[in-house]
Amino acid sequence: MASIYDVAKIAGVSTATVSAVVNNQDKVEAKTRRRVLSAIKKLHYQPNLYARNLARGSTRLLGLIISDIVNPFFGEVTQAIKQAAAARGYEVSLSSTQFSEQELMLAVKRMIGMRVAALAIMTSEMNTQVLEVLRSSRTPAVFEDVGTVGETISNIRIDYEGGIFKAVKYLVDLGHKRILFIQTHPDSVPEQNRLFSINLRTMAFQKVVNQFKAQGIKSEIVSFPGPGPKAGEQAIYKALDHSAKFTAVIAIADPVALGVLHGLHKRGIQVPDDVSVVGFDNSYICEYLNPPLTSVDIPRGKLGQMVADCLMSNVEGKVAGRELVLETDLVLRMSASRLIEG
Amino acid sequence: MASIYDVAKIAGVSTATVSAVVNNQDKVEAKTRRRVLSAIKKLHYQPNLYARNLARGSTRLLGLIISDIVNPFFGEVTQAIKQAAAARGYEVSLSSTQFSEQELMLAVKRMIGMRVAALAIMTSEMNTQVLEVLRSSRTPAVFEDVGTVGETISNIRIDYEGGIFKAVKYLVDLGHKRILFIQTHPDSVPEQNRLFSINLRTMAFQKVVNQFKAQGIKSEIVSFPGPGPKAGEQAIYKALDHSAKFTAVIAIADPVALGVLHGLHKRGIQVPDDVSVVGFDNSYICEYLNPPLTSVDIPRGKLGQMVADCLMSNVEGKVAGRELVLETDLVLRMSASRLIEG
DNA sequence: CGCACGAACTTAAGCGCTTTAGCAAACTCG
DNA sequence: CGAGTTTGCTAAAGCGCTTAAGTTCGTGCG
Repeated sequence: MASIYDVAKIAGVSTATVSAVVNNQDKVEAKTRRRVLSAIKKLHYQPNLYARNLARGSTRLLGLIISDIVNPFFGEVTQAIKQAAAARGYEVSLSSTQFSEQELMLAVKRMIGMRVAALAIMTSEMNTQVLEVLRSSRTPAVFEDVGTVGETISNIRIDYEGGIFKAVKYLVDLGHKRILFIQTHPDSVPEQNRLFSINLRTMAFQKVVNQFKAQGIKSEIVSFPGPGPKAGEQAIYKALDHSAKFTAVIAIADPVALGVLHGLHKRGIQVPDDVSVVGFDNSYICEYLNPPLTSVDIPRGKLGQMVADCLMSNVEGKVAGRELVLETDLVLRMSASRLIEG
Repeated sequence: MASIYDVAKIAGVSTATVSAVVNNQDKVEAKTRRRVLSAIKKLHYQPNLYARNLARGSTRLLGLIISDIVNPFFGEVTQAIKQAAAARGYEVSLSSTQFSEQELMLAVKRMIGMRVAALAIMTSEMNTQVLEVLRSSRTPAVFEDVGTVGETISNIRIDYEGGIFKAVKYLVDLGHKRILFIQTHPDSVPEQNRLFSINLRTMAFQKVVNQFKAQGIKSEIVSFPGPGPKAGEQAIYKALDHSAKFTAVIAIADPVALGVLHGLHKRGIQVPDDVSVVGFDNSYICEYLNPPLTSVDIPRGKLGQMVADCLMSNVEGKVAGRELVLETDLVLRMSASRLIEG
């Protein structure tokens, strides 16, 4: 593959001039520029990015690590971040861990190896080694929900509690007294790490229902291992078979709600007439389900913006690690309704 | 950030030795290795990947470009390719174009700049410039459905016709006589490029229904611009309002089918009693819809495997560009049923 | 004992860019 | 017209690795 030297030779100039042309610097005479460009075309020259980044010594690259590339929610967040980054002249490099801690560590090291300007980690899995590697590399980072902020580490806290409060209040106002929370977790996330992120929604639910205890609201949490819909379906069966009666369900994520809806339907239970269901994330499919799914919304656009803002300000050294809060909201659709006393 | 020199100095060895340790070569004495490793730990050394790749002169990197990161189907294909690549010691770098040709060109150039060993392009959009850049860079490439194979360019043809034939035959056997095909397209793909990939499904449908004309089967194609579900919903309204009566619908992709299902439901039309619906891609959500969606399956696992195989054999120079065919199948669920004469 | 040989390192060139300092020629202007 | 400035270019160092070739040293063997 042609190098900058080949181009320089053909064009009869120095490599510095070629470099100037390639990088759109204006100190090159039009005539010379033309010669260089035609040499580039002739040789099908494409600059070697490794050489370029090595020489530059810094990159305009943001790293983004997510858990699950199949989940559309992450896709939407990724897009939002990309956009916000592009607006500032940055690119983003994406990596997905598929919930594996090993993969996460590899991804983080790869990102550091690429000398990303900053790194966003939005995964369910997490551990202290990763945190340590990150801290010691002094790469500015932003997490979703990891809790500890540091000198170079920011955190975006999603206000699950707010969203869940709205959901529970809504259900209570509709007359529901027994609310089920359905939690699932990928098999690969070990117990002791659950406190990172994946359990936050569950904890928020517990906190919220405690506030409603005085009003006689009962709650239960059912858990099942596995990926989204499948686990949701199994979990609702488990609840149906073993739990006290309930009239409303909140699922930890939309794909889980999908499974719940499916399981209820299979058992001949009507939604929302017999049981109300509320999802989480407000994926774009919610609107198109039957019945359309009421869901707690996490504004991805704002999240992407926040992540990008956070990364950029960290890069520019404006702020040390800090914590931002992202509000959530409840989007009402058809999957929850007033309880008919029976 | 610490470089290999810093490590070498601290450990009291040369950079070559550090390099040997980092790359797990075995010609290093255990004692020396330990010294180096402790220096690495002390300095939190992470090798600079740009320097490494530049020095190596070749990468074990596959590029993958997709159109839509939000579509779970692409996510699944990505995973499959990643796995197949990992098994051969390759990593994959992902880029999404969001259906923009400009983005596609940038992505391709970026990939060439990264000197990927091979590049897979699975996008709806495509044009001759991109093809030209690719060919002249001599990067081995594999396309989904681009048609022209070249010296370094392979093609995986997905047998849409086979799948659609199965779908149409199935519907005909159920007694349907008027079949509607619903096509959508992202606004950003210009007309003259539609022959790449995005229109192949539609063309396959036309071909198939022609074979059934003798049996008195009628068909129509309705098109609407926009993203998945939204366009699907609008398209079905358009059909309902303006088209001849139909009893069965085939949608060009599952998200589109989602919109169709939704639109029909809103208009009070029962699926499958009044109208049968068949989707395309067999996304994992199909199973969980209400009713569960009968869909044409594209085996992602096999596709990922094929792509990886193809890339690898191109890299190894075993084969010049070639064309492989991926069979499709019909997965039966509940969204299509026997037509009740009325 | 002297020599060849392999093991364990080191030296240093080179990967393909960017960028700083420097330089010649062409301008400006009092 | 000459000193200073600007313009447009080149030379070459340096980014942080890998690796081929070279060096040193301990061993085995005739």
